[in-house]
Amino acid sequence: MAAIETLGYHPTAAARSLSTQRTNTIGMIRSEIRLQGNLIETDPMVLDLIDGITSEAINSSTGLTFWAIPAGQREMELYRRLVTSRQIDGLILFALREKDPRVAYLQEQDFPFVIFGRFESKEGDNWIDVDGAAGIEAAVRHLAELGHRRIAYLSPPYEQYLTRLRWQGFVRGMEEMNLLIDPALIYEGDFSEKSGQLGTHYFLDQPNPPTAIFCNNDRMAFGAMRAIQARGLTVGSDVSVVGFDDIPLARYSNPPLTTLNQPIHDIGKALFNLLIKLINREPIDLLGGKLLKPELVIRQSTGRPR
Amino acid sequence: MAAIETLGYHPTAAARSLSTQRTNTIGMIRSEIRLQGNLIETDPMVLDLIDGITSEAINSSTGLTFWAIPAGQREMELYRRLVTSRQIDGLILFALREKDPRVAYLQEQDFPFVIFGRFESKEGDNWIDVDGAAGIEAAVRHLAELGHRRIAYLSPPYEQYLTRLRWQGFVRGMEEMNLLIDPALIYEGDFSEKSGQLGTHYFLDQPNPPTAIFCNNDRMAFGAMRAIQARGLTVGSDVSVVGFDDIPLARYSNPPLTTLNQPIHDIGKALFNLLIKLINREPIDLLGGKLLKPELVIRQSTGRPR
DNA sequence: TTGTAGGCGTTATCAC
DNA sequence: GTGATAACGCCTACAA
Repeated sequence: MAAIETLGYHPTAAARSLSTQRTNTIGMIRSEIRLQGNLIETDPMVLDLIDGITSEAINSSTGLTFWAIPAGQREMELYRRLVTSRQIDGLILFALREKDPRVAYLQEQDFPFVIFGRFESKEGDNWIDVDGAAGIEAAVRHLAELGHRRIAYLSPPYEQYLTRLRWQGFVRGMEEMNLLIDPALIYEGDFSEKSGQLGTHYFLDQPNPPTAIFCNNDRMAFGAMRAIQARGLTVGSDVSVVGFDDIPLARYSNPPLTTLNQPIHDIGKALFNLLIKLINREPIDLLGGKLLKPELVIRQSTGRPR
Repeated sequence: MAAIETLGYHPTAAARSLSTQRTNTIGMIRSEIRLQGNLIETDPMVLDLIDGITSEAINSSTGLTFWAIPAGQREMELYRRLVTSRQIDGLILFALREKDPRVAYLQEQDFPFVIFGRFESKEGDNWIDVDGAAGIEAAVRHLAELGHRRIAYLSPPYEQYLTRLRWQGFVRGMEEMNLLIDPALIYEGDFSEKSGQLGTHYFLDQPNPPTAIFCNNDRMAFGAMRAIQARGLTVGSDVSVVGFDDIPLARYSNPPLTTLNQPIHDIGKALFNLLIKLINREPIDLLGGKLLKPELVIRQSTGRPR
């Protein structure tokens, strides 16, 4: 021990993991998405997730390794390589798509992974999600109670799995408040500010425009507010806007954004702990995943319609 | 080869790195900072950096591993462990502090690393930085030309190395435009929106308040705008605000933020390529690092004073 | 308690 | 070229 101290000895990680079959590293892969040739930047929400995961991981001296790869052919190759070369002990997935091949592959390989979000097979116990549908329902109720009757829906990309779940919440909320869903007030966004702007201009160009817009993330909501203001309208009185995520900036926008809060930082921590249990083949106490309620944070971007 | 294909064989990463002494992984460590017990979230700028690094790293199938650790004692232990256990091939440093012990240690160990930013010993060739001082000088010139004479300075934390460099730019700009620096119009921020708010309220409470505020990042600028608006004042006419970074949200704030653009994504790519050269002991063509000019993006948060 | 052999899965070397 | 063999540095098990 004294010798270790004086020589500053540390076991070589590679040798150790060759022997123990553990790397003390978990992985996360960002699927790069391009729209019209433009790379969509990573959602700020992911940064919170990283913060949460890593701040928990340090306690077990585990690192989080990151890759970015365009979705598609090469993406699955990367997953395959990481799994078969045992470069990491487990994976954290997010932004699942419909019929996501990654889940099927990892299940088939019995490779430890957790999901931020849910997936088709509800029986898994390896996910943590926010109940987006319930959140959206609450948001619609809030808007309806303010007097809004024409509420537009700025959707996530249709390819994402959560899109279906969230849509159910919107439908439920609208039905509950006896409001009609106008197909002209639905727009598919891509989570970027730009698409929030485009969608909002589209909505406001309708013969019968909405008085409120629900946006499926805060970035699109920022774009929506910008588009509203560009037309000389006032956010919160002429058109109300609701976001989703409650990223740190949401309270500093003008006006401050009414949005659904997800405790991303804590979710990151929980996902990490869950993954470690899976890696260690320890029993998981939560059955069928874990569903958190998002909280509607009412700020000044919503108000009574004129 | 046929057998490899049919069996789906992939070399084991650990065995390979034990033999080759390469891990095909580079590292990045976030120093967690707490202020009054609150964890300061990572700056959104870092996300762009990660995006840039990883989108380049994928070409050489290299991963980026992340750790988060409170600055201080344990931090150096982590660096030591990573270096001596050869868990990574190289490191990317950012947000250097005055007399940063990390640089000294890595140099002493002859461990490959690159810096986003600069450090005291200018002779190194392992850094890429944006010339913040020149940018701030340009921002001050812009404000002075609009007619501002009382310009406040929302500083980065004093412990950071770049603070000194940026301050020089401010002084230079003020002198150049024959403006006086009022010690009452200087405030030390911590890069968070909150500190932008606090600093701005402090400025506006002065007997002789400023007509313009230069903020050393966009997040603080958002906080500043919020504080100005909370007092019923108008950003851009009553008080002008300039930021630094040009994060994606800067153009979507209200009003859109005048700020200094740093091509973070490209810097991330360049840092990665530089680090790989260092790891391979290849010759570096740039001598004494690389300094990029930030670009002043003029939007609506700056205007003529009343 | 201390010491030693075998194995983890590669890469590199050296005969052939 | 092809095939055996020695590192790479740790962990585990078994012997002394």
